[in-house]
Amino acid sequence: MARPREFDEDRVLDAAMHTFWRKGYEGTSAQDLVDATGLGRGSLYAAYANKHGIFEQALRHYHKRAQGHVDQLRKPGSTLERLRELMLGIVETDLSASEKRGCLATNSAIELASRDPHVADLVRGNFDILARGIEETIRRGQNAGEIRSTADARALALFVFNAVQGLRVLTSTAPAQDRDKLTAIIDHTLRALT
Amino acid sequence: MARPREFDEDRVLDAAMHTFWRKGYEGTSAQDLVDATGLGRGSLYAAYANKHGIFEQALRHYHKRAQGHVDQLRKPGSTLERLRELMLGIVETDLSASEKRGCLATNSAIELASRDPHVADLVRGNFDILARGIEETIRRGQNAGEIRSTADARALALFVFNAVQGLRVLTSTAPAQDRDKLTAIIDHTLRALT
DNA sequence: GGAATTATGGAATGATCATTCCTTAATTGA
DNA sequence: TCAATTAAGGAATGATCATTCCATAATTCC
Repeated sequence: MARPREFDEDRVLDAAMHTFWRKGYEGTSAQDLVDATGLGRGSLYAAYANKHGIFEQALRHYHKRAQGHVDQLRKPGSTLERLRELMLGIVETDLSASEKRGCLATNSAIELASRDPHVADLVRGNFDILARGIEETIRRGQNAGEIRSTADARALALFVFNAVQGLRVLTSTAPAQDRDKLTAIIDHTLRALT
Repeated sequence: MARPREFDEDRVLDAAMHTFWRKGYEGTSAQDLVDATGLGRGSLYAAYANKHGIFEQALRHYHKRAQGHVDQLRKPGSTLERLRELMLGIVETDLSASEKRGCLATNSAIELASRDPHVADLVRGNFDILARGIEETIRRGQNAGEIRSTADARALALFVFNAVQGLRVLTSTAPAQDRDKLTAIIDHTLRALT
């Protein structure tokens, strides 16, 4: 046992995550990661083996964000209102951001998952966090009589989650003035739950 | 006026399109394009200025595919059945393909549109082709009494189109055995139209 | 047929890529 | 305090990147 690690792993992964998020996997160079994390090349490679390794850890780090959305869904009150907040928040964040980054998991699904089974697993793991949170909320809504019980909660949750992923694609090309069209999509999605 | 172009532009763009489709924009090198098209570097750059120019033309070339989906929607019979066919076809193609490429427009939206307004315009153009086709189909369904007329056809079309984009994201990570879950999403989407 | 023009394709270029190596510094156990 | 070990970070490496250049061949107009 010798020298302990000097850098704060959480901060390094956060910096790497934001870089991949902004520029994509292929669009991020080792130099970008050195600049963003402040670590030297050698340290980065000693800690994570290679670029792919850094990306994997950054994507795992991103999982914490999905949990944030789930926490928001768990707040008390109308479940339909919670789901609406979730979707509106995503649209609003993506549309108003000066730099549209969308969702790192969605981006990774499109850019890498089809060619990289390991990344596909990680992305699925991320998707599951939110999908389960939505399912839990829908179940709560069914018990409260807000959401119809004539359909399986899990199936309805996937339906809503699918709409969320669609919104992530649409917001990446939509100009800010399309906000109304996107909220109309949200309304139609929620209406299908009642 | 001197020597006319020797290569068949349609064939060159088709080859370039498939390359970008399979490997993404950043993942495609000039060498890849030379190999795929059979043209020399000089010819490629003389004809399209640079990699970005080749990509733009390849993406325009891709528009013809969207038109194919619209033609399929126009076939006679139940409009709900036509929409169902469209969505099932997308899921089936993506799930069974040995190499999941999804949709070039969707992929470009995620990889490039956020940083490249010109690509964003092109992608929006592609999206519009299918979205309008869906709208036309929904209008037809409303006239036939198959689809509820209590909602705007354009809004319903965007709702369906959004679900289609969601499916493209989900299929990129879903294993083939998830087919049932995806068809359930399709059913819930179509149910919302009645 | 001869000048002018342009497509062609491969060689050349310089930048940037991911990754490795090596020297230096810091920490630990003895 | 002295090996032993390992983090650190920048220099070095060789491959690959997008792009340009150039010599050659093909075509057209006069």
